[in-house]
Amino acid sequence: MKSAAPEKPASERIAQILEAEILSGIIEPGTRIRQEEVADRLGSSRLPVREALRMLAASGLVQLETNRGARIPHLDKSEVDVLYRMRERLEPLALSESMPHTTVEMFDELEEIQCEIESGVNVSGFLELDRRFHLLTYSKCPTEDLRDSVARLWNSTAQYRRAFMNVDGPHRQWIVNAEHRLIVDAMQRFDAKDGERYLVGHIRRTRKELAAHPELFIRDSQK
Amino acid sequence: MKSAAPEKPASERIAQILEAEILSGIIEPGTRIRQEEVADRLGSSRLPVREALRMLAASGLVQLETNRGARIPHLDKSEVDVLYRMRERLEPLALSESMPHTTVEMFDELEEIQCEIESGVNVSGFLELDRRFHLLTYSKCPTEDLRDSVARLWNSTAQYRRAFMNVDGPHRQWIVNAEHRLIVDAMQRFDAKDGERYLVGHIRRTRKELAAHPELFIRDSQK
DNA sequence: TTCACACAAAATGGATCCATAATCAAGGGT
DNA sequence: ACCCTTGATTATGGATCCATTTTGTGTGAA
Repeated sequence: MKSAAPEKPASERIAQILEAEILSGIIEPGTRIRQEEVADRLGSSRLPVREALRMLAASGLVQLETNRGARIPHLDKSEVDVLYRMRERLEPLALSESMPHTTVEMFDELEEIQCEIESGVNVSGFLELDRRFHLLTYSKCPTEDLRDSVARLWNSTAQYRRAFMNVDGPHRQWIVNAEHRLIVDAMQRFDAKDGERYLVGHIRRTRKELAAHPELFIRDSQK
Repeated sequence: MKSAAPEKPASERIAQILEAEILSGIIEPGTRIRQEEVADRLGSSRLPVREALRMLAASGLVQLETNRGARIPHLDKSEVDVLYRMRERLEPLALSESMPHTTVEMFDELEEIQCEIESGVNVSGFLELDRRFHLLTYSKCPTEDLRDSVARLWNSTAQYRRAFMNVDGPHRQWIVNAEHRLIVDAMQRFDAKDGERYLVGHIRRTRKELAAHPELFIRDSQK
């Protein structure tokens, strides 16, 4: 079988679609996801949907409760704060581990992404590019568990970055650009310490800016 | 329905059984787990087994490959090293976050566990008690994602702690005891910095001892 | 008017059956 | 003798159907 229809994965397709819909905000936080609804919307049985939901739960995108279905979790202020502190500790490690295996193609792509960011994009465009930028800097990390953990943290906090960008706008976009440039420069110099330093500052600043907007976490009374 | 047979969860039962079997070493690393075999061994259909395997994959205990089933992962030396570095960064945060919410009952239980460790136990007993000890020190951390991440790291590295204890034995058990005592003392003083310091030392020392035994990671040629 | 109980509708968890891809063995060709 | 190919076996992925739990509604009484 050389032509070999790769017989695309399977329920992963549904997981990817749902992931995109959640990250892009089409499915809003707090929404309950009904298996049957997703099933015939995407033209399949409920079973692959169940497996997809389990994958998404493993990715931190949905929360499963027995006999009560899947739901996009609502996090409060302190939980998001801790998730950001986790990022401050884990992502520098991912960057250091990835750094020795960088390639020129990777730097080209980073340059391309950063230029696109600086060319001016809307909120959704920035969020997508920013995610690609950072995950790309970690992509050469040989330990899959570390890459997965970082991705999980990005997934869990995605909706709050979006909410923040919507209220605060890109009025200090130059800071993000400077930090990104400094991180790339440290990587090109293979200076792990410097890279970790700039990266910690980048995440820590975002955490504090988020904490300054408690209205993002107000929600109408729920257990 | 007040009497209400709580109708215990469902496929979680299978997940718990498999988790215990993997952590205790009954199912050895590298083993392929066949759904059908587990299904009629535990008296159920294959479907709950599939969901259980997804849960275990999320916990870092098994690895899933499309159309190729589930398998207990074999990690190499450098991967375990990175997992330990992740522990060095995340667990101190979990300890700090848990510290403000400690209770006297918790300290009683920690004291009880530590005394049992010091009374002399075999390898399996120590591993079980050590796990309970540390996870208990993190148990009051309000952020579920952080607790889960830490648990995942413990799961992924469990088999290597076991292998190490089997070859090296408890010949320097007093160090572990001293570190445990220091950690508890820092918690009782609500000194997060001190707690993190001792905990980092504890994990870092273990990482280095593991790295000194590369024979634990030798395996007979496999992709 | 409000709370409580009961019943109905819907959604999830589980079991059985079918389709498809991967694995293993045997046979033929070089 | 060794490697490749081809077929049979096995195991996983998916679909349909049934049981149980949850939830929402409506009616009744305090």
